[in-house]
Amino acid sequence: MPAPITEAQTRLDREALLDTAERLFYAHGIQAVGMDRVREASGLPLKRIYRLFATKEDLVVAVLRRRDRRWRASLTAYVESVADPRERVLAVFDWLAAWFAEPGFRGCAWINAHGELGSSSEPVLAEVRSHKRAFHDQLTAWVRATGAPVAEAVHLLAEGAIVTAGVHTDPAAARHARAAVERLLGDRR
Amino acid sequence: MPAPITEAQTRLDREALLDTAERLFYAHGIQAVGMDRVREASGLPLKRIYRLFATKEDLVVAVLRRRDRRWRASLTAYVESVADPRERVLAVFDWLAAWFAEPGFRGCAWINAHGELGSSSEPVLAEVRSHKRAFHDQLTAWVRATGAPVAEAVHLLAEGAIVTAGVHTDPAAARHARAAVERLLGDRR
DNA sequence: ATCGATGGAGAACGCTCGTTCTCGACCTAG
DNA sequence: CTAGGTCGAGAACGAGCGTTCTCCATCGAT
Repeated sequence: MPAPITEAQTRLDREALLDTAERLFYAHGIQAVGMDRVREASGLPLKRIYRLFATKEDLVVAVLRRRDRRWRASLTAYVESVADPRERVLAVFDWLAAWFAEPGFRGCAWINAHGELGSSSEPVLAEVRSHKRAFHDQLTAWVRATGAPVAEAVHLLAEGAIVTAGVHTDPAAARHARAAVERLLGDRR
Repeated sequence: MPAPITEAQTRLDREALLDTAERLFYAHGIQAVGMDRVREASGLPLKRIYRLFATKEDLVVAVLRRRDRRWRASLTAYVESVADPRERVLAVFDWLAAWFAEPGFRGCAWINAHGELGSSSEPVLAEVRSHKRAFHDQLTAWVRATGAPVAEAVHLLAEGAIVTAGVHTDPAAARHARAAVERLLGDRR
């Protein structure tokens, strides 16, 4: 075999491609970013891109999946560094507040993808639902540990804060949600 | 002047066009529905469509604006038919539950539009924000009438229920939100 | 009856998209 | 050194988009 294509290089290119695609898709929307724009920004030849991901849809799903892994890992690391169960739940909303305040914050990537492709791409829809369910389950476990039967309420407050912050590009929603959760968990202590 | 084009006919065509466009945009997404599909489904010549709305963007904004008027009017009529302030706020979530259970429910049209066009169309973004702000303000007024300082919490619960029901096509979110609001407003009575 | 403006039907335009193909350069195995 | 496979660069393709234009039938005013 003549020209080499190491497996290590493949992994590197794959990650670089996902980095580029995630940044562009999140900033401008998925449908608004063509594959040629991804090629230009990533520096990878179109041919290689299509060998890494057979279709744009595959690329989109891979972007969402990796982002889900990282997003939830970051949240979990932050939240579980807190010991007290009640404070843990409140820490979720501190983490959300920091996320909303990041430069370039443009709402929830999964909600945005759902609005764009939820009705035309089954794999994307499945990925969105999978992410939302995982977030719900993770959050529910933390809330249950406090003993208060308010898991669904806390989850809806979190989702409401995420979508509201996204639409108005305003981190205030995280503060409001946090205050409501404090009330639900009981004011004392 | 030879051929007639009455103002009454213009209004009729306009409404029929908005009906068709709203139905198609909501069911399949805005970007997924071309103007030719709108023409075919509405039965109106393309020429007339473009005389009624100079661009697709104008049509989209008009669809969202009329839907906003109807959506909030329907909500208000339902809620204000209830006398007691506390029951009024709970009625919001009964109305949401009925909406979520409608056949063809595919989430919040404004959140979906935001995901599709929020980063590429300033007029659409403005329309989405206007709708969300109006809903927030209306809801806040109803909650304030109960005397409980939980307006922001109730609003976030409503938004969370809307987005969650949209993603999972599951009306259960309305029940969970309603239960949380009952708790926030005080269990007694 | 004739003229001229208008409206409808749909072709056409220019562009962009996702995806594939062409082709020349290069590298390695023999 | 040669041969053959692979790769990168970018052209090409077919489809679909939003929008505009062409053309003819139609109708009111004269």
